[in-house]
Amino acid sequence: MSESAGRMPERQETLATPMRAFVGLERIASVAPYRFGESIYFQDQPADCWYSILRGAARECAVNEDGRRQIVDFLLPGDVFGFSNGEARGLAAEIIAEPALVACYPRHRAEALAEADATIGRGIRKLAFESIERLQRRALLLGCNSAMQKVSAFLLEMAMRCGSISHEPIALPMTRYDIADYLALRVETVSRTLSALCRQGAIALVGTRRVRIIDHRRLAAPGTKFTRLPPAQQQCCA
Amino acid sequence: MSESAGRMPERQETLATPMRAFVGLERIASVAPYRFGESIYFQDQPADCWYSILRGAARECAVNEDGRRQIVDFLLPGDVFGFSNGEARGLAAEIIAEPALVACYPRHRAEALAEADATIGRGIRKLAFESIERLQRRALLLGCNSAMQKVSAFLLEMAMRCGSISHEPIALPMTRYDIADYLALRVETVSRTLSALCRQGAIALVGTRRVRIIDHRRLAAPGTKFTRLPPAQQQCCA
DNA sequence: CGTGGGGTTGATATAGTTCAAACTCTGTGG
DNA sequence: CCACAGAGTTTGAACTATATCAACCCCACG
Repeated sequence: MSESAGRMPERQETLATPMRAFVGLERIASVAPYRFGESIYFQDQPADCWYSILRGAARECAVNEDGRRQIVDFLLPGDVFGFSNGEARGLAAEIIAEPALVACYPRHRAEALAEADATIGRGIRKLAFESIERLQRRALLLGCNSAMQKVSAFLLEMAMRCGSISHEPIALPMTRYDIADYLALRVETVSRTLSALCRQGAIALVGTRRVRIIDHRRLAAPGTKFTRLPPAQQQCCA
Repeated sequence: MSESAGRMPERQETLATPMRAFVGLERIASVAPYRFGESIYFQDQPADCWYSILRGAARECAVNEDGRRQIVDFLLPGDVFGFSNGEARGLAAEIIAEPALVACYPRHRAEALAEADATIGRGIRKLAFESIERLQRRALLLGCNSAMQKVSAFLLEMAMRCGSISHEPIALPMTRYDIADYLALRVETVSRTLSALCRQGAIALVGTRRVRIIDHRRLAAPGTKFTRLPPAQQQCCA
């Protein structure tokens, strides 16, 4: 890995605030450190626990028969995940940025608490609804038809979720491969599109894993085109 | 519309079982009939209620700045939806098959009930988790890279959700345009792909709005190719 | 009988995949 | 210390699946 092998850039280093990380369930949480590449749970494993990322980042993904990996969600500090009715999960969760700290909430105990304490119950519903909204946004993102729109929407989403201050560069804890699997594109396309955005002056790449968003408008604009070869009039990014 | 303008084919005519339709919340539900094309709620409207489809079908969709419509979810009898934390929804819900019957659960009263009655609280969590799983399956579906895979996965999902008996034709309550917007494809591509599946003998079209799945395996196979023009050796469907 | 929405099919253009190569950075081992 | 390997990233050239544009059919409905 070209940039600090899976180590989380500083902007992400903040621990999730206790409030976001499951009010009232602290007492049944078991917190564990994870290393880069470790799995929090596996595909087709029983869904006994809910989880939340306290530090680091993870991906929720599936590998289908033809070996292609699909990433359904990136999980950042504060995100709660692993909700399921079924006995087995269809997805695996893996750490992509260390040092990572993950809280685990045994499902039956959590459900019992939710039923005993109305506040906790409400909190859990709220978190589940957050998952739903994140997944809906993701569906909208995947529904974009051009690579340009997908990558732009992805950058804006990451900026929003990282709570970045307007012109601070946002940290991407994932590789280009991860982004490609998330957007249902090829690595090459992701790379080319980022380069194009850079040439157009919409973003600036700080190293490979940080992006400074320069022109929010242009990113949000639907008509943004690829423009494979602009006759080199705008200066490229550093 | 070529086939009975938005009228739901019979297989869908069953009312959602009371159990699936929100145990215990019947007393605060207001049930209303809807007609084809009517909106249950609008994009950017406050999210005061949860809903469930009792009869008919609906789509949850967004229209973005460039006028393109994206369908995030198809809603069939028994599906509960409209969950949100935010004040405003990002999505609209519209009836696509009549006669439709929709139950509406005022959010604050429903939340109060959930907090007062543990069983109801658990029921709501379960429904929210169902939403999550449906959206995750959808993300996986959209992550497919070929039109063939998308359409195949869509048909299998519809078959599953309609609870169809193996060789009974499944009813598609939506138009080709809806399917296209759901899969992030063009109508023409959806149509061509269905025709191709038909030529290959994987499915049979019964009219335009019913599909009999003949070869489950072939649909599920990842390697399925488009084969634009097989030299007309297999007989086409009726 | 004409109109319009939905559906299918064909021809062409193009965005994105695929294959290939080179570069950077990190870590490892002589 | 240098050589080397490997993962991640970028760029180029060719190919191909899908979008796009256009024509047509079918049926329901006024």
